[in-house]
Amino acid sequence: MAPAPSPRLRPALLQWFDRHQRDLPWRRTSDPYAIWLSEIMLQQTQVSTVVPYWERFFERFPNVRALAAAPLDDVLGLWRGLGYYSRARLLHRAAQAVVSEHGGHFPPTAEELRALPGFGRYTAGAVASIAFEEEAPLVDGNVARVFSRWFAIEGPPGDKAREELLWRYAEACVKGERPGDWNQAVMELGATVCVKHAPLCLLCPVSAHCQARKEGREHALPPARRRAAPKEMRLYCAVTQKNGAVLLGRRENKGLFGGLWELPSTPVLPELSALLGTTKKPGASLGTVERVLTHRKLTLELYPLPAPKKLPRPSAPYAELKWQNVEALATLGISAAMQAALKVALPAHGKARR
DNA sequence: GATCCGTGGCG
DNA sequence: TCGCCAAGGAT
Repeated sequence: MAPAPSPRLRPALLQWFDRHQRDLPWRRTSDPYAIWLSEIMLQQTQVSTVVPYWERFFERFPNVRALAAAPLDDVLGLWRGLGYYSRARLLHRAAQAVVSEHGGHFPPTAEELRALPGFGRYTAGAVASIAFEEEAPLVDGNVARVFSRWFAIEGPPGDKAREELLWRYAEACVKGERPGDWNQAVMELGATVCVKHAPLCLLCPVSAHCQARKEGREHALPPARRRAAPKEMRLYCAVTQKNGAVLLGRRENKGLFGGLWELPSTPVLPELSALLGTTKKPGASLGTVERVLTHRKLTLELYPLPAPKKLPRPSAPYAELKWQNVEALATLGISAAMQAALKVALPAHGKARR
């Protein structure tokens, strides 16, 4: 078991949290649905990005039953631009499981929540502690950074022994009054004071308890992780129009951009015509759009193709091919990368919307 | 268990 | 410009 922190740490941090926490919409409620939605959106995503998405989503789907009853297409339409789209698909599946298996009510323990789609160790602990006041530990990027400084924990992010140690500290620390606020307070400190670069130790309410600061190593902990360079990926996209509509494909519900709509695309240019069920050849390139994803440097190259007389049956990676009205492009589930490509492909449309 | 999965902000 | 990063989970 990890050594217990100083008994003065908890009240000092909670008092700071009470005074300095940011006013966020999901902090004005104890509704587990609202809190869960925020936790999924916040995965690998900054608060300022999430707020408008959360508000739109919560207004459209105000409870778990409304979400469960919605078509996945509508869910992805509201998620568009937020990234990591499997989160939205799992969110939808979890909502349906809550309705079908739990009568529309979230189970109140981390252990039970963990069985739902999209609930990992972190999210289960977050919802259990914040919505249900269970003394459930959690470790996210903020907690890992804060703890690595408080307790001078060595090792790079991803190191297995380090991760386990962090969870043991989290378990030891969360026990006591207000476990949900405690977890949020540690994350809030990490997000606003104990930041990666240039931590604001002079503003920190618990700097006296920080081992890294005692040793003058707050800038050195935690060590940076190494990342592999993104791999290049080039996709050739078909720009095909007919009567004010654009031919789009909806990807299968897996992998990159799973479930989203896009210009039919293939990594092999000569296969583009077959994808649309035509023997006509693409015209001259209309241009390219580049986007850097976590593991890929994505290049989309746009080619005009004449409309086929009849749409073929969709083939992998597409589950559906459909003529979509240009107006629908504003709300369909479309990745940010493909939205940028569509602006190039349909400049008149892009200008009309501005 | 290593890899995959988006996006926008920032130094 | 560019690498790094942010309230992770699934496979």
